[in-house]
Amino acid sequence: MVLDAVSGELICSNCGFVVKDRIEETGPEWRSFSDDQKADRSRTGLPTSVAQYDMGLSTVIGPSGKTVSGNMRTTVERMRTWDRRSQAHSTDRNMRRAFSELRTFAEKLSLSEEAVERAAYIYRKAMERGLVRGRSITTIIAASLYASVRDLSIPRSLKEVASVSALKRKDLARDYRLLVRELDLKMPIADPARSVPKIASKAGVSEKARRTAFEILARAKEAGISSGKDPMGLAAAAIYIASVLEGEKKRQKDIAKAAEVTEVTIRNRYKGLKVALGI
DNA sequence: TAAGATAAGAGGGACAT
DNA sequence: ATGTCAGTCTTATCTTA
Repeated sequence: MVLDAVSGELICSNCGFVVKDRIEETGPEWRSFSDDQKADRSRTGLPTSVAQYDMGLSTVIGPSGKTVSGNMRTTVERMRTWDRRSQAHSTDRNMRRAFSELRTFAEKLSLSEEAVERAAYIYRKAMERGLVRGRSITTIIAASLYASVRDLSIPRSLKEVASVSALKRKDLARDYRLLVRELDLKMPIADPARSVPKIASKAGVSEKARRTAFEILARAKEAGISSGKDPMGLAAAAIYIASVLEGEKKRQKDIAKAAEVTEVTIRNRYKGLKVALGI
């Protein structure tokens, strides 16, 4: 039994059985922040509200006019100082806000510190390349997070990331591709087998059937019908077939729901697998 | 009721113009 | 850059066992 700190799943090291999916909290060792970040966090507090964020940035306070005098003067002076500072540190502010969002999203997806750090790294790169300019922080940070999980082969779908970040799948996908293209990210191809434990445990499929599903996917790979297909759909179909083969038939509907694909997709993959593997 | 079939529409990659 | 093409996935609806 091993805790996969990366994907946030408690997994049997032998069979891949997911004992508990989406573990919320297991102690400080894999969900603790470094001292630096702790400091950052406590200083930042709750996620910066949109209303608060732009104060002092969107409006530049000009040189003091003649109309300002008396004790108003010191106030204006102070405001101007703040103004300058916040501009000088606008990158910091941007980062802080971005990372604050990142934490929120990662938390909702039960992602490990490693995934968060990878995402933060990618986001920094994106900033350096000026990819954030003209786009929202949210969309780039979410895309960075998705890129991070893809890079680490953690089974989280575009759909899931889009949902926790309140983005449309389409927009997230576009910015993810932007990152991959502009930053020359080398992503491992998504392996359907990675998604099997997750789907299987959600759908309540036995260990035996999971292993069968793994075999089906391995053979599908051999047969070369895996490329270009949605890995989730492929994994879902394999699990469906496995459940039938093992005599514990689940409904396509339930597996579709667990994998977040449609029944039709399962049927299409299922059809292909059937002919390719002679089942 | 579950599963198969069919059709229309969206979004993106490959490739040509 | 822009357009076309083939392939995938989604939603919706109808049919079949």
